[in-house]
Amino acid sequence: MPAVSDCTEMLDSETKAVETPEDHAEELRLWLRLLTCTTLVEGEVRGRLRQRFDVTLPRFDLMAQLDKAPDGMTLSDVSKRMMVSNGNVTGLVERLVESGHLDRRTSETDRRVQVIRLTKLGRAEFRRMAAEHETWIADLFADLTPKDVRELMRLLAKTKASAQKSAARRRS
Amino acid sequence: MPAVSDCTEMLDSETKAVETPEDHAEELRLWLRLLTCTTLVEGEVRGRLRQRFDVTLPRFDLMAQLDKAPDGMTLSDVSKRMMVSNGNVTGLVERLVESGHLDRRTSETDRRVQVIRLTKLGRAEFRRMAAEHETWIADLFADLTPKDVRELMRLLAKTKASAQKSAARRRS
DNA sequence: CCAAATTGTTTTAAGCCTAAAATGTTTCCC
DNA sequence: GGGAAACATTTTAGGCTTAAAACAATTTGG
Repeated sequence: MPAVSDCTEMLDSETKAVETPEDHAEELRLWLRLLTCTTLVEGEVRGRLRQRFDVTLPRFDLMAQLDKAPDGMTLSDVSKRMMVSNGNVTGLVERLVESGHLDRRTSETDRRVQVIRLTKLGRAEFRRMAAEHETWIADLFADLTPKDVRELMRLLAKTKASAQKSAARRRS
Repeated sequence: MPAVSDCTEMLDSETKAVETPEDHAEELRLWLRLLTCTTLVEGEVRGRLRQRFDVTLPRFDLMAQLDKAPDGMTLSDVSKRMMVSNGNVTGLVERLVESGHLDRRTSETDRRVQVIRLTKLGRAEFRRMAAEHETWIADLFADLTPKDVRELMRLLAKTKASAQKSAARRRS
């Protein structure tokens, strides 16, 4: 916080500098709107995935990560990328291996590590779903101009950095 | 779609106008970034609520809805506002009634309807949590200027409208 | 008036998700 | 080499979430 703040300050009865309770209503509203947008899109995508392909969103997301990694990923990698807990990934992978979409093997160099890959079936099904998925997203964001999209990308990058910094601050 | 599109078109072998497979990679990236921001903030808030108040995020969210409605809300209202399923609300309410934070009664004019309210305890606890919650949000968004916030609000409003329109299109 | 449609809620079955503890493996470093 | 720390994963317990079906009450239209 800067030494001199724009905010008015006041002195309490014991002459100790105390901040006025700042108004963060705008940030709160922003957060709620962000959440609304995400929930809306997510719900829509979830429903369409289920109806068209009888697949859940988390499974689709996991397969999307693996599609970008032809050599496979460790469970930890997936967990970090998807920003979900380790145990969650364990369960998801279990079901996707069961259904024949994933291949799981223990790393030869480090027996702690499980490496997972899409199977041929898994990759084929994912590609089919992803193509359609992309059109859904395009449709959901259809009213945004290319400029809107660029501007949102920029501002959300800033938002992400801000939130990461705040989270790191707390963890330290 | 406008009669004359900026996109190049081509004719297929049967002379029927066919769109080139359009590139929606930008929208896709935007969606992923939006999701990342939300997941980041949500995870941070979830963790802090648990650590500081031993309360879950869904319970906090439900209480937030009720705090804005002194006369109570029906379960359907809550479900719509929170954009979650009916059954989900039933379970949440059950636990919050159990813990003494909520009061639930059947409407006198329509015996299908359940009206829920915050109890005195529920309201007091919520207010205490909400005050701190607001500072967390402010901190998470601290690097955004007031102008950034305004601009994001505007663009997300547009995003929300676009997504709602798309969802309505599909439902019809 | 009454059957049909609608509305509000709960139940069910299955899956998702988290935090924390437990387990097994590797690395570090003395 | 060997114990401690770090790491990767799984397990556990509890709660959240959804879609769909079931149930109950009200409204609607003949």
